[in-house]
Amino acid sequence: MHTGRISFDKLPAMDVTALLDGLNPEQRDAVAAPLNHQLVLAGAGSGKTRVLVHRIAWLMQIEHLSPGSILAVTFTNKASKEMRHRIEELTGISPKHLWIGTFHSLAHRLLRTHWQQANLPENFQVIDSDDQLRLIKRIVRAMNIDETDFQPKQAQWYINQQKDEGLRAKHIQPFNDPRAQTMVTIYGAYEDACQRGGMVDFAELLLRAHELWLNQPSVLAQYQNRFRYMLVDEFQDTNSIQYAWLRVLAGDVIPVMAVGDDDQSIYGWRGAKIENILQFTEDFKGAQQVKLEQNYRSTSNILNAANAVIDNNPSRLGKKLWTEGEAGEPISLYEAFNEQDEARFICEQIEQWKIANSDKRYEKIAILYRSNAQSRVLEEAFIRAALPYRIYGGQRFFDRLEIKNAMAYLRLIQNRHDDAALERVINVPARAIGEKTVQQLRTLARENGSSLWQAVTQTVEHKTLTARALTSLTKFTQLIEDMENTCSDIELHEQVDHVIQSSGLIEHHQKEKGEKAQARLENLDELVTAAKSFNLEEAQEKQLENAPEDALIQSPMEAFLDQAALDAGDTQADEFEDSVQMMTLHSAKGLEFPLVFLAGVEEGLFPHKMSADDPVRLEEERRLAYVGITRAMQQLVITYAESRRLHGQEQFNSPSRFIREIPTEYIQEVRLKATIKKPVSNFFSTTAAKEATGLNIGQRVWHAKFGEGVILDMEGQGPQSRLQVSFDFDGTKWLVASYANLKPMDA
DNA sequence: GTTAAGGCATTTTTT
DNA sequence: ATGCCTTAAC
Repeated sequence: MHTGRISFDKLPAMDVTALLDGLNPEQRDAVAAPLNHQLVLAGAGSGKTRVLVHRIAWLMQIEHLSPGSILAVTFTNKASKEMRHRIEELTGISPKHLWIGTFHSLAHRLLRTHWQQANLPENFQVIDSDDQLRLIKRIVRAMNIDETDFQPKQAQWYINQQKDEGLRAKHIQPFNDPRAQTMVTIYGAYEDACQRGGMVDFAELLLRAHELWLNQPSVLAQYQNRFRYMLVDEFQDTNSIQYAWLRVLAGDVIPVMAVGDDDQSIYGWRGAKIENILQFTEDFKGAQQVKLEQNYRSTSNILNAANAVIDNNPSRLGKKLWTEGEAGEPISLYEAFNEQDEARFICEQIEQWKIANSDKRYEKIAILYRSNAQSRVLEEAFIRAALPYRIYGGQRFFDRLEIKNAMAYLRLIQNRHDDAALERVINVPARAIGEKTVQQLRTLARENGSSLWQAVTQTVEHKTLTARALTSLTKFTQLIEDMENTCSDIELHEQVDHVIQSSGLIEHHQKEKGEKAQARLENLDELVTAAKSFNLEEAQEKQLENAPEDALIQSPMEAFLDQAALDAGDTQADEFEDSVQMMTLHSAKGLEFPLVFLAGVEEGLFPHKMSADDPVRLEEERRLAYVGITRAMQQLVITYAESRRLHGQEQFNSPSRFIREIPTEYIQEVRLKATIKKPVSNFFSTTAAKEATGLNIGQRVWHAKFGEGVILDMEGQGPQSRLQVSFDFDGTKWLVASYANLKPMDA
């Protein structure tokens, strides 16, 4: 409904054309659509975020929806922040009252507000997957279940998977499957433990929020009444419970705009349901569909390559990227001798690029790879070449051991019944409360259905342990009580500082040796700094005065703990130094770079061997290739290695099928100048053996006794030639060629 | 309560 | 090759 001309009382004036200016016809369709359901299929680089931001501006300024009546969901905190920022930039309206957040943060907000209706304690704690795993580990042990058979990791995976599907332990009927029965038992015990300790894991946030809708019609009605429009970004990444939550909330009353790209769905392995896109058009009747196919990022050579690759996926909704821009350079393809050579080549290319573009920054360059293990060799080569680099991913700040320990003390001050926190720090630093004592506490807690803290106090009162243990336990409880007392009336960062000091964590890490210790101490300092700047944000927020009905009454510490659990923060420091960006293909989604290297594009590595024989997973690998290719704006360089050392084993992979799927007209092979490709000794020693045997390194062969294998190396000459073969089942062996009688195999 | 030695797996990651 | 984790020994 276009509401025509209405006075823009408080909102800055902006007319219709300004919001649609610079948008292409499809983007305009999406932005200016009536308030009905909409599915926007947005190809890579097609201005997806732009459409979302303009759409929200349109809703506020043209449709006159109040910011508080618009809900926008993203998948990462980073994306939320970006959207807020761009909305403010475009409209000048403070995005304060917009409900923009991740599924998890929105669910969390609901549960904090409606904790009673959700059957949670008011001070419930969000636990991360690390805490979750520890808790499951304890449960599995306490239940005397064989840990080798039921690994906590698997149980964790199982539980999260069930929750993602909206299933509680009581819903699951394992019938005669004993394994499933045990899993369900573990799941049920885990649920009880969480409920007792007021702990909520990530999947639980979503599940509870969903159940809140189902069990509390009045709460649901309240929000259905409040929201006039909802938007979902990265829709292809929604899992079942997220979709269900959204669908129930929307009901028949709230129009939804889903934005996504089926070709960029790369998180199926963690529960994302690409099918939700199809489901959407069925469940949200009359949804208008818009395809954004014009690309503003890459050259047409790059786009054509991407289109050709993704075209090999049979089950697609179908999209074809195009550009008004130039063809650009062909895609470079380099066959490296091994992974060292590959890394060296990339360094050389970057050095040349820098000579030709001395005014441009290194951060315009990205190296993308399938798995993190590949970064090591690249890193070494970069250090040798003295090129600046930054590796994305890896451990996040709040995931670090020392930070988690410090946070556990803070959590314990906040909530004595947080068993996960107590277990973590009761003997860190060591205070003579050993495994045996803790075990007894656990037993006692289980018998009473109480928390560990209660077990500790009870033990101390009744003196049911050795005098030695009792002294230690008393000291510990005293420590925590003292901490709370001291912290009750000081600033947040002072609280953090005090806890770090008085807990003995500083001394604990000082005693550690090696470089790590120093880094840990620095991180603890950094935590105080983080608390300081958090204080600032809090203060600012208070000044702005949130709408009262949204206000959550939380102490700064509570808010700080929540943020630490839900927003792991930016990955690493050093982000200010201009450097080449190295990351996995997964973390590259949503980013773009003028120059992109795709490294290790080999069968077995990419597509990964774990996915190679499952058509569904293979399609996802191909989508990953599509994501990788479309990150490049001007120049794409693909490299692969003839041989690669991985997990201490030499491997001979053939070039990835994804390379073959790119039409040769878009590719230019790069040969190195006069550089010697292979180490000389190896080259000569293998030549004679090759002639004598008629076989080649990397070739697959068959042996009468050992079966199939791959030739890794050869040496010697004539009948004396020896071959090193890695057999699929019998390991690696050296064989004399004239006796081995190896038969070459195809493929 | 701390350290050394052996076993074992080893894609991708956000919340 | 490496790192993580459990177990065994100081």
